[in-house]
Amino acid sequence: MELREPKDLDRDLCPIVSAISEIGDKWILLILRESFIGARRFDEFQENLQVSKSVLSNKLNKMLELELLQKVSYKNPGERTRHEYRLTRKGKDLGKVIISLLNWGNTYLLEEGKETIVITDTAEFKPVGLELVNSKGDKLKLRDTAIKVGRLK
Amino acid sequence: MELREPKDLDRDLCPIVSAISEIGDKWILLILRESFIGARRFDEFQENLQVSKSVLSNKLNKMLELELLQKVSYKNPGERTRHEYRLTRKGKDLGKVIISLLNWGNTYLLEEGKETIVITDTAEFKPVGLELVNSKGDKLKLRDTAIKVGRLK
DNA sequence: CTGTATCCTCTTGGATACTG
DNA sequence: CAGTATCCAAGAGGATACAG
Repeated sequence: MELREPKDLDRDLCPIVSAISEIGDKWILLILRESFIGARRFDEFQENLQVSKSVLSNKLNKMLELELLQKVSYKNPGERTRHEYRLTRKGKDLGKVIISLLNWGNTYLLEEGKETIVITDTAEFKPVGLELVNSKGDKLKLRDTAIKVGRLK
Repeated sequence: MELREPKDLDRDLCPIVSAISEIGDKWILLILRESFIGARRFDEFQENLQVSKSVLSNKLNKMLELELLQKVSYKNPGERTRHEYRLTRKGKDLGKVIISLLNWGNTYLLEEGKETIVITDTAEFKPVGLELVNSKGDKLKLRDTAIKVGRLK
């Protein structure tokens, strides 16, 4: 892989821009949060997010298009067939984005002594963090990183 | 620290919401990206982002208020005094958010064979990743995590 | 319950002109 | 160069009504 300095990067083609244009939207981020917490039905999202139905409808459809969510049909005995919105692999892989946002919010935006959401491990239920690792899996600090431009694979 | 299930979380007070309301904005995220790449002056941001001056002015002021950026005066010999926008600690700590967005974008949104931004280590200049770690520093998988509600410290 | 369509308002962003 | 002020157009979001 060949790398160079980002002086003359074509910024419109940067994947951060693409990522932001897909999920850099308040409602989409909030729907993702609800999905990670476990919401799956239209009215669950609406109830939890206090959003109008038209906006919710638009955003859910957009997220289906982007393949962040998929619509899955299911049927409970005695009920009619329903469908629910589940995270796709692409959507689940936003977990680290959500966690990084959450951890930053807990550090800088949380009022002292207030309750908050925490992501924990399932062994001891203590908060988990995110660490930078190099290609060998060793941890490193942000200051030991560089921004480059290149072609992956 | 006492933790419970997130069933009855007051979602308006969730730090993900606070985080999103501070930085869940296309322009703010893009200004952050430029700052991480190294931009500091008004016209650098404007040139690189192709944004109107009025919007840029508004967003920069908002970011000063939020203390994501700080305005620093400096003077080169023979020039008049200038000032530049630098990331604060709070702003720099968004590094992991930006990197998680970038890595996700490189995985799911990048066209094959196309150039992109990559964050590398400074030793071998190979791409870095983000790993979940528990309180002891051991790595773990997303599926070995849980979402809880509680009071930190 | 799970949506879509319509209307109406408020906000966002671009263009332009102006200032130190 | 480094912004601010003003005006205008387009889009986002809420409320409401309607449909399968």
